[in-house]
Amino acid sequence: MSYAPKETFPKPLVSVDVAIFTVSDSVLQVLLAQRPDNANEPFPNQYCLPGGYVNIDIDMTLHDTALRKLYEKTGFRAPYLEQLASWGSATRDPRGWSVTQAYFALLPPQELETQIWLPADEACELELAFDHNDILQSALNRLRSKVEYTSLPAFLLSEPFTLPQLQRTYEIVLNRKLDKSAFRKRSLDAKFLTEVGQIQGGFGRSAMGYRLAQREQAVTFPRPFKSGE
Amino acid sequence: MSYAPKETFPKPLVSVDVAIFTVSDSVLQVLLAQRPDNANEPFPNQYCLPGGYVNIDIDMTLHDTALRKLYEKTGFRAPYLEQLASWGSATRDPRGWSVTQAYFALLPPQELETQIWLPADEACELELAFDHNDILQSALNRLRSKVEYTSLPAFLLSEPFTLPQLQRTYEIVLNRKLDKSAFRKRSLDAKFLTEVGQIQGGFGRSAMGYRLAQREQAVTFPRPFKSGE
DNA sequence: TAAATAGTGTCTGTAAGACAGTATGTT
DNA sequence: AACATACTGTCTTACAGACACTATTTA
Repeated sequence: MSYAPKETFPKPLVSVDVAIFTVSDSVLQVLLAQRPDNANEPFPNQYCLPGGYVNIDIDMTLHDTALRKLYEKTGFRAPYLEQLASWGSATRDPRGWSVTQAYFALLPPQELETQIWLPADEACELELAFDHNDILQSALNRLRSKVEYTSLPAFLLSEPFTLPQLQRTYEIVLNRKLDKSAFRKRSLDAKFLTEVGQIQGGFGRSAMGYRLAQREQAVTFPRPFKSGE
Repeated sequence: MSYAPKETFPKPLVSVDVAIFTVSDSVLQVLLAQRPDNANEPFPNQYCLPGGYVNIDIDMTLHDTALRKLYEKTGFRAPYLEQLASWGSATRDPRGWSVTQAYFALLPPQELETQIWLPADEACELELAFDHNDILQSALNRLRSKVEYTSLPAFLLSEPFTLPQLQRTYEIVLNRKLDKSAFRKRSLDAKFLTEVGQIQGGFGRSAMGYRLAQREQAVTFPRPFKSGE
């Protein structure tokens, strides 16, 4: 069945932008792209979050667009990927009324080669194209707040990983120390980890290795860290 | 400054849909609209969430579109309004690739007249147009989960309100009883309420009336209700 | 054996839940 | 006085934090 064409009133541009995070060199890093070196394009040469227009011929869903962008930029196909929010206004893109759907993604540690990876907090200080400073800041806020009460940082590690590694990842994202005993109790009680045998890490006692019991989503802890602050 | 027109590749349709909730007759209600009675339109006559296309001539931002829709349907200008998520795919609208940004809104008790208000759980049972069942279900999930750890239900009341009224609102949304003493301690400790004098409610002891200390956003409690369940 | 890393045990603190009790209003 | 509603107090429980302790590995 087909429908009479909607009286075509003008449509906004629709894009997807992705804040892609990883932990490397003990720092939370974010992947940036660079605007084309072309004065006919807005924000020439400036840094921005990787993204692009929805291609209605190849993307079946918005999520597909995000996955495609992620694959084009990182070669990764199945990381943690979550909708963040959208920004839409008449003025955010000088080419016209535009809407962007922002996503955020978590990747295991990368060899940071060809691509532009920057410590997340440094990236916030730059002048990013469009409203990408806002988007990046929101992504960071969302990430950090979810880290207080979910198992999200597990998606920043490659499997198998140990509890001390997981704790270090939490500490890097949150930028503060956590208590070992409390961390371990809480992680183990939440039952999102499956033991996969001892791992020897070069020095000191060997540690139990774990995998995620299910990679589909993070678990929520009964309480956030540091309840009252 | 103006830019060379982007090689115009086809754009998706962009709309906004709003799940508007209120509490009336001790039930959480959601506002529905009805698709036009016209076989040239998709889903003729079916119920749907109120919404519509972004009008790039009158809306400055996506948020404006949501506020406009809300005003058109309810006459309300400044309720609680929050982005929910977006749904975009080639198939969700038979007229073509479309993206909708869903919002959810909370209103104080209404006289439910001309409009189609339905108990939220009943509305979920209906066959709504497009993917509006998914959207409504997500909105309900988000609302109910935020109610566990925030002061959101205060936006479902008109001011001033009493703590027993607020508690009843929580109970209606969550569909379960809460302990009075715990509820009061937690609400008062969170310091989001300002006393505005006693209120006499027809029978029994009069109660302290409160207003929100700030109407901009809800507060988050140190812990959710019923931590471990 | 010393150093480094992994893991445990015990005590405390905080905020929620249970539930009984008191206070204040109307008819 | 009877009842309905508002509010408080005390005890328990769950789970995070502090921190000292034990365990296992390599050099």
